[in-house]
Amino acid sequence: MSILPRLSFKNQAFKLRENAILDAATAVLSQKGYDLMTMDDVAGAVGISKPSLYKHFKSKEELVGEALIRLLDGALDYVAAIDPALSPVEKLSALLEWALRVRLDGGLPFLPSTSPHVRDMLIRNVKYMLRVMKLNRQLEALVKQAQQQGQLNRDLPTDVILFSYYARTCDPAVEYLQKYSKMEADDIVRHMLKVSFEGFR
Amino acid sequence: MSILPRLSFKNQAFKLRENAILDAATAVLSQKGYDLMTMDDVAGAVGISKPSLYKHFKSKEELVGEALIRLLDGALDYVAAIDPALSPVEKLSALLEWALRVRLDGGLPFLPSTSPHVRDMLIRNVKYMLRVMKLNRQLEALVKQAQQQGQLNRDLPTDVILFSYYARTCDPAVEYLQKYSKMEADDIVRHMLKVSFEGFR
DNA sequence: AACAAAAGCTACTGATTAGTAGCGGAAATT
DNA sequence: AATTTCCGCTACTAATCAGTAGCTTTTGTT
Repeated sequence: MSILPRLSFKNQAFKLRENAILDAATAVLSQKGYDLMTMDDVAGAVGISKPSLYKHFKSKEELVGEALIRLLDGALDYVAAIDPALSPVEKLSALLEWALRVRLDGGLPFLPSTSPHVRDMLIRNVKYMLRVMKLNRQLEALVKQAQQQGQLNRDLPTDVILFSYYARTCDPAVEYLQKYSKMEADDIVRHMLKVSFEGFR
Repeated sequence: MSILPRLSFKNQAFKLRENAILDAATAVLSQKGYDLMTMDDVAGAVGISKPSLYKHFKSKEELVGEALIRLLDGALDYVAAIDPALSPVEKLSALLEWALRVRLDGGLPFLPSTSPHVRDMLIRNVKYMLRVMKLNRQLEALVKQAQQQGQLNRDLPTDVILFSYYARTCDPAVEYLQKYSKMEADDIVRHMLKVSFEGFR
């Protein structure tokens, strides 16, 4: 009874800083990408030194893995909290909107398909893959339901829709609209959703 | 009259090898990305040594720049050769199909929006930017024409369509369909075009 | 107040890789 | 055949960065 509070207090501070590190890593990652992100960058952004960083995460790969796991957990939480009364398409639309807003808010794209190095690293990460598979299962089910109901194109293979859906969460058009067209976040989201579901026509 | 043939012969061989280097760089780039591509990789793929590489290109940045310039020239040539009788949308569709096929064939995505480092490097590359701007001008005109004719959605800002169009040329869904769904190139292209223009519905 | 523990930092190591110096050998010239 | 030129290569340098050793300071205990 006398030791527990101390430990939990320390642990609390520890967890707090861990979150700050993940926030910083997320910010640096989204700005510079994996290869150009240095551990000094992250440490600097948090205001601690590199060895302190390694007290929390034993490697760069682990740090990035945890940041992406946190992101996926956010997505899974979001999906779990969606109004079950919504139709499959509405659910898919809501999640895509969430993902786009996370990105516009300085977060990360879902699918770091960019570098093969990163992809390989993540495939080896069981904790990450578990979540990817869970999310994928749920989204695949939604797409299939929507296709059965005729709300999504039945002529397209489910995979095509599903992979394209993932791709929209990391669509570079978002950055280009933000950077070159100086468009408001809300407008970007609205237009990206429209283009995703309805196409260019 | 006695010196010219010798020089031109040498130059010919030089140009030939230059192309082989660009081919190798393109292959390595599309496989590993900019940051993980080493000059030794490229030299090894061509079958020459690194210093020989530097006889042709004075830096990694220049090499990659030239590879991407060659790609853009291919796109510009393709656009110039499109049947002028086609409608704007048909032209856009044809170019997107060409770009997707280039990628499926081991080529590069158009828009290396991946790494901010690469993007910055290219923005500083006048020769590259000239081509980007030329291509952009032509494609913007096509999109606007198509919108005026009601063949593309008039409610969407031209930028949204244009940037989304660029994004489709480097859509990661292509690799995922190839890798995980083991889909034929022709089918991938067909479906990607469908999704791009018509959306998921 | 003296001491113990641990948290954080500076300053390092080792590995990687862009870019280069300078040598050795082939080809062209005399 | 002797000589020069130039091409390509091996072997290096310098810089960057992940990861660590070990010291210093701070915090908590007796």
